Amino acid sequence: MTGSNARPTRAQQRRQTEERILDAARRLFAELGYDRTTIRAVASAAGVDAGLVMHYFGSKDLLFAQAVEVPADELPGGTSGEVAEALLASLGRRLTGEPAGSLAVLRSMLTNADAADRYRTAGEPQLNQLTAAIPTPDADLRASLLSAIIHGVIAERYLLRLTHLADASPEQIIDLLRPCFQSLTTPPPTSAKTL
Amino acid sequence: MTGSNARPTRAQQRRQTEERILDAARRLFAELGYDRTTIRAVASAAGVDAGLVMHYFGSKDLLFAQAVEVPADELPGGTSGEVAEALLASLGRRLTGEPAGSLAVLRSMLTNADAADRYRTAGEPQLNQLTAAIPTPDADLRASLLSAIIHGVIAERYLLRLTHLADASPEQIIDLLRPCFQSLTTPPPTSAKTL
DNA sequence: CCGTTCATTCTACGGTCGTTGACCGACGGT
DNA sequence: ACCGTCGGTCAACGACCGTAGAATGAACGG
Repeated sequence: MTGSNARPTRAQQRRQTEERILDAARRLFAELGYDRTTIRAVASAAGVDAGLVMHYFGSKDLLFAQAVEVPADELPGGTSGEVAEALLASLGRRLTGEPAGSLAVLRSMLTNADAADRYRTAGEPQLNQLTAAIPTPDADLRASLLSAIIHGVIAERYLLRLTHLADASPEQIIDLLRPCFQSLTTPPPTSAKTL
Repeated sequence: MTGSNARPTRAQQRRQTEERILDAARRLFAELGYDRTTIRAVASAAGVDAGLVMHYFGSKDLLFAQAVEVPADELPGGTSGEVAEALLASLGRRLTGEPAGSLAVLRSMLTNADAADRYRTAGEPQLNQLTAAIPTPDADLRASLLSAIIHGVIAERYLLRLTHLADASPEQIIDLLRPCFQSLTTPPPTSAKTL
């Protein structure tokens, strides 16, 4: 038996190359979006030939589909207040580190129908749980607004890199957003009057 | 003098054709984004040859620049509460009708540097006024969050067409967002404790 | 009425893209 | 040691893109 790290077996080599390609694809799709990312660029970033990418993944669409992985982190049920806090925590997690996969979807969803679908179905379970937890007739609209807020913030922080949003700490952002989330997950006090 | 509508003069004809091209460009840029919109498609939609578009506008970039017009509606100064309300009113205006120009910028800004710049500079005056009106040290972050919320909502309503957001009336959306805007433009009560 | 301008079209060039298929050379089972 | 398998490269095709420039013909000014 050869030393375990001296010469990699063929299967190992293949998995390793595939992973290098997927990494490069994730990076480029997140940075440039679907259209501007070229298979040749992915291949070159991974140190291989463009033909190999086709050979392994079949097409650009399939490469994109396999590169973007959506962990879809789940939301615990509970009172509307608890759900708001869980949602804030989920946002906090997404504001630390850079999940290249979901950034790729976010970057591409406005110009690529497939990415748009992926975005929809990825957020759907969260959206449904959210809707179920909000005790008002317009729960679905409220949940959609929360989704819009979350993605707006992430897009401007990571994709557009608006300085004030990019520099802020996740805690700072979450603290400022907490009243928003609470007001959207909570029915209005029975007699509220705008001054 | 020929009848005013019998045979159009050459200048009239030109202005008319240019406007048809710009209309088609606005529609296509808003619908497909910068990359997927082709000069040939714009020309064909306007009923002219692609060469003519080049002849009139010089390049695809210049066509895009001229097609997207940013009215940049101004924000009156005032107390933070008044600014919040003015911002809500501005959002309401943008939620009725479909300003194809700004949708084109919004659709393209994630994949086109020029559109991103245009988006930044278009929102900048509003952002500055907003920052000036918020009486907290983190005013700039708060203003950025408000901007992110606004654009997130518009993007999901008009570009992604999430059903619950697309079907809702502007008033409904604004009413739900009002507490958000108020909490972001207002310093927190001196002793707030999250339960 | 003639020469010019100009709106408009046609054709074509150079480049890039996704994708294909032939080809090469090292690994691995027998 | 042989030979099929398979990771990987190379060259090319067809489509489409942005763009340039010549050609056409009708409107215009003198």
